[in-house]
Amino acid sequence: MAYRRTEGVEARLADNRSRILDAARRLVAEGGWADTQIASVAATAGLATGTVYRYFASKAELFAEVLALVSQREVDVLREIVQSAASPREGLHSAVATFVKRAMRNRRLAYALIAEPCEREIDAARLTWRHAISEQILTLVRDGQREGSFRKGTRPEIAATVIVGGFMEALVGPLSPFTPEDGAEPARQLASIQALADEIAELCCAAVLVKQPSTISLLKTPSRKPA
Amino acid sequence: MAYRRTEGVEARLADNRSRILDAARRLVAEGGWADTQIASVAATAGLATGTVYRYFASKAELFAEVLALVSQREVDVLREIVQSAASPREGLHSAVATFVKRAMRNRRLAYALIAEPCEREIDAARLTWRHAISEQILTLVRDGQREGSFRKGTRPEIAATVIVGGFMEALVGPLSPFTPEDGAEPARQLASIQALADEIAELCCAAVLVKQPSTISLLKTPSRKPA
DNA sequence: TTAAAGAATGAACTAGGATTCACGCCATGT
DNA sequence: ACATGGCGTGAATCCTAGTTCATTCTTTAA
Repeated sequence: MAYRRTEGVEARLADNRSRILDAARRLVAEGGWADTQIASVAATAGLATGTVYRYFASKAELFAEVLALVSQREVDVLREIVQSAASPREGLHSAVATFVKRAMRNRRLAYALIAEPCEREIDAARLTWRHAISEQILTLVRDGQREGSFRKGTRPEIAATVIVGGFMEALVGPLSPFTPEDGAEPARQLASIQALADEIAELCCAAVLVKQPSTISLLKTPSRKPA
Repeated sequence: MAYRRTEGVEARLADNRSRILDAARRLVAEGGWADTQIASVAATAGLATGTVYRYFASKAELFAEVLALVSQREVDVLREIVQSAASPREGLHSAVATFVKRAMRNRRLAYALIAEPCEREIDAARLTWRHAISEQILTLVRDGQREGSFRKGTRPEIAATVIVGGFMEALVGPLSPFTPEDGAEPARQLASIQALADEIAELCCAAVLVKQPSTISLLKTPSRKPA
């Protein structure tokens, strides 16, 4: 026996790994996928190109993990909202609005993750992520249908997908780096982001809500099946 | 003077050009973008690789044109529906349902055009196309808001985008080549496509319709501005 | 029939970034 | 101190599909 990873080394390795991920994320958040090559990731992380390959089998794998990291955070935020929602309706509105606002707070990164043209393999990883988000929305839709505030005609899976597609697509324009920055003063900018979020969320809610607001649903509520 | 394109040559050239486009479309419709290289397009068209470049400046340009051709057809179909719609509500439902059904009729191609991971440049061309589709939906939304059957709270541009994103995303799953083919007998398949189209269209309509169905809108209708 | 000009060809070239790997350095434990 | 083996390095290699272009084949009009 002559070599065994000690705690210190273990720590350094872990640190390198996360430095690489971090560098990749930062580069994407700045310039998108286009000019984010392994070489520059390595340089940004303060390591040699080859070193990256000691931690990730391929470029695709590295970027898939970046995607996963960032996305997981969003999924977590959504899950939190879904779980603590006062009602499906409120939960859905809040989930969508929150997603939109968070995306707008970090436009460049969000654009890269959601819409920017990119290599096949990265693009493929997006699908998984969207699916995870869709799962959260799906929970809300199911709850809402069970509870009676959402229409029952449509399969919840489909409704969830339409909603996710809807708010994502609505973000593409505003997120696009080609859309000029809103030159207004910060307060106004915030307000307009809030307005956008509300509008999108409202549309998503309307898509699934029962058409007659309160009265009817009140009438119908008591007919719960007795377990 | 010693050479001048005659009609016959002119025709052959045009024919070559369209053969190339056709080959490209066919290959994409069969195997997606992944294995559609210039070389195989040329071979399929019965021409040499280099010949393709006498007609198209680059791969990107060729595929952009393929995209444009196919998409234009869809946009035209939508425009037709939009123009001849009995009402915005009916028009929107019909537009979405028709789009969905047409896509499902040609799954592989639709998947490639809508969702399949592909090269940056092709992907970029998609955005333009989506925008064109969005324009058609936008018209409907504007009409509906003016007429009073659609809610006025949201900017029509945003509503249109959400709708387009919604039905496109809802298609991704069903279109995906990884989703197993529906093994049912043709009649049943058609029925289930019809059902899907209706569900999606219903969701899209609900997103923009005023919440109280008929009565209220009847009350409000007369208040048209006098030119 | 023939010279001039175009069109078609496809093998060779290119680019550009991902990936490799032989080497030197550092950490481990005796 | 030293033998062992992992870690970091980055220039060199590879790869793949798009693109080029010198050459050959066709068409035109005299």
